[in-house]
Amino acid sequence: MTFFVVNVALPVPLRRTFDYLPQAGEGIESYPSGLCVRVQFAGQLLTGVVLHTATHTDVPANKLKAILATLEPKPLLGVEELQLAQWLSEYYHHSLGAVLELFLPAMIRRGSTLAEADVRSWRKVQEPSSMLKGSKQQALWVLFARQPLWAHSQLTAQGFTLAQMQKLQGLGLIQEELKLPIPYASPAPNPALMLNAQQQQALNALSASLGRFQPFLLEGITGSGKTEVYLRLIQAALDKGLQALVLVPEIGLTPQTVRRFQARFAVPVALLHSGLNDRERLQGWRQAKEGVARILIGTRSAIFTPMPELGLIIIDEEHDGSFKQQDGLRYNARDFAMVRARSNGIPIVLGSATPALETLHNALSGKYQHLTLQQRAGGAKPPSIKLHSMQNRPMIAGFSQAILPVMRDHLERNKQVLVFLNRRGYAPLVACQSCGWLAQCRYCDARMTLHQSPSRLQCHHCDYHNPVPPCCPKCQGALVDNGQGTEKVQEALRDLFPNVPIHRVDRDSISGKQAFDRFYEEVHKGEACILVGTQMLAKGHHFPDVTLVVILDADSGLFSHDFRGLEHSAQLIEQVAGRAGREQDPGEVWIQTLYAAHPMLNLLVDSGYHALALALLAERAVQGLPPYSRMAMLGSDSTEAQLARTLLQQVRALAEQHLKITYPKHSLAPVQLLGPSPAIMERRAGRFRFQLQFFSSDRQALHKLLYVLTQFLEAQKPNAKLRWHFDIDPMDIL
DNA sequence: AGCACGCCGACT
DNA sequence: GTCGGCGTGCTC
Repeated sequence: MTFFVVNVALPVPLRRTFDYLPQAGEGIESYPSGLCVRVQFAGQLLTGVVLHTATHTDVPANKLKAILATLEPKPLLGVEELQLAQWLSEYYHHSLGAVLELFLPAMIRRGSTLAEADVRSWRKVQEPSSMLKGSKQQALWVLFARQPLWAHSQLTAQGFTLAQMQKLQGLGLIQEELKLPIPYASPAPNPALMLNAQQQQALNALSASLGRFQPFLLEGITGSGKTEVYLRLIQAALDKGLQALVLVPEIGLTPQTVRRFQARFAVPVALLHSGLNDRERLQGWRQAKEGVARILIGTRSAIFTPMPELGLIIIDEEHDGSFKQQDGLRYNARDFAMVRARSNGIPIVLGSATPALETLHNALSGKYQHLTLQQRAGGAKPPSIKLHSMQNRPMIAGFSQAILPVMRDHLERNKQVLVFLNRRGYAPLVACQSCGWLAQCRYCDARMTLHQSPSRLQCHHCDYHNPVPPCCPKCQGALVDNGQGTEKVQEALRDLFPNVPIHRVDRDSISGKQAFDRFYEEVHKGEACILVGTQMLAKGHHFPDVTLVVILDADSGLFSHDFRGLEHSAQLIEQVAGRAGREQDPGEVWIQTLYAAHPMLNLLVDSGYHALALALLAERAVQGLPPYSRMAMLGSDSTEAQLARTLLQQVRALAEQHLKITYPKHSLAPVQLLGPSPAIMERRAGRFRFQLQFFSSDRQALHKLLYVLTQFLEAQKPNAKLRWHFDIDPMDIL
């Protein structure tokens, strides 16, 4: 037998792969690409992915270890996944092994086999030859007449016992087996809704693209029926025997959304989201990979699920920040979905009422086909939005005095009022009245937020919290709190509207899935009430009886350090405003601001998000900012500020040298550098953070430079105190 | 990133 | 006496 080694990618940050010897007696044909293997690596047991085999290696023979085991006889990843992982690794300058890890469910990474996702189930093996004794047994048998295969848990949930099942097995009627659970399919699908002319037009364009790569922007105002278009398009894909993948924002995957999809189709629908345990995730992954699930709905990481007959990708609320991973491999699921769609030759639909400027730019330039929905379904009128100047106005608990009577009016008409404030807790500031001491986090350059339930000072940037001091720790003076969070607003509203239920919706009040469900059902009874909440309230939920929306702090995003501040602010305002008046009652939106004359805010209110977005794009073009240039960031962080800064200074010097040598004739290098500069919040969780920014209109030049810098950084002595990471196409400048 | 190895402080 | 703190070095 000839000598050969197996080249394996391992889930370590090192940007290289490793050679292993085959298991005793195994030939080259035993190690196809994509096979998952278990190996010993630096004193730990890891799951790696076979890339290829080779008959030569540079690794000295005494260092080579043999593969310990093969996870599944067949490769878990196909050529397509390996190619996509390669692309991700190059584009995001990340280790290939760490990228491949994302394509595998956690249980597999830890060495489990696929079979561990199986559940105990019972299958009908023959028709009854005689009457059954006992009504329970008879009832159990009736179930099998309806459906030949049942999960054990489904049967116990209906009150049947193992003994009864074994009795039927003893009679030779049913048989126990281990099966992958069948994802939910509606036995009697809901009929499709009527489409208006615009929806029909969009659907026609979308359906015509099935079978080839074509990106779309479906820009539809809130309530214009985007979802119905998605559902019809998915049906068209299913009719062609294709699978569909739907990505939704993290807080968008509500039971309501899921029910709407599941109730519509008679085909199996799988879900992948953060609320599942590892076993459930493995099941969903496998159902999609084996083609059992025809529709997969999931959050960001679902984009890595293998789907052999994938024919359509839909990204709902494509502008949403949760599609961008903020640690580890900082990928953008929306952008990666585009790559996947191109490689599969299938259409991809980016849907939003408030598209990201990048997406809008691509639509305007013709790169994406631009479809718009401007009519609200069911003839509902768009809300009237007004800016309410707070200059020289008396305030009560953060509310303008003029707004309270308006709220009262809506409540008296038995309607609901939504109060939006993107700040949780009681008060964002605690200060000493006599010496000016401020409650600051020990580990961050940030103030502590006062919380009431539980009562404590809490940092919103790390998990540090402590009890509220009775008086100033510096001078024993009296402490006062300043500003308002959702807790304080809720408290104030209870005093102002003692007979009206006040529901608070934020990360602190809604813990667990049921909490939101309970709240949702309560509100859907339609009784007059006030909803107070953060962006949890803003996204994707339908509150038919809300007729008044009050936005308390529209100003926070107006003067942001981040050049995307206004864009994100406008998206949020538009999303919140869209909660109002979706039914027959026209909605009303009041935006409290100290800057009622702000031109961009006025543009948003008078002409809508699209008009504002065009104005913001024009600004970006002038400034040469994304989407008119490409951006990348190198971040460093350390417990010692100097270490973090010095590393980036070295990198900058190297970058300048590289650019000078590579482009000697250019008066202006194709990549512009900015920094190193401290992050907006320099110290966070006890670490000092710096960043070096790169701007370029030449993607190749940028990536070539980043590659050179990566080589340098990798060669640095590893230092636990000093960490660095790339962020390609960063979303926010942390 | 882990994890093992190694060399100095406060516990049974 | 040793348990364990985390500095540093390596991973086919």
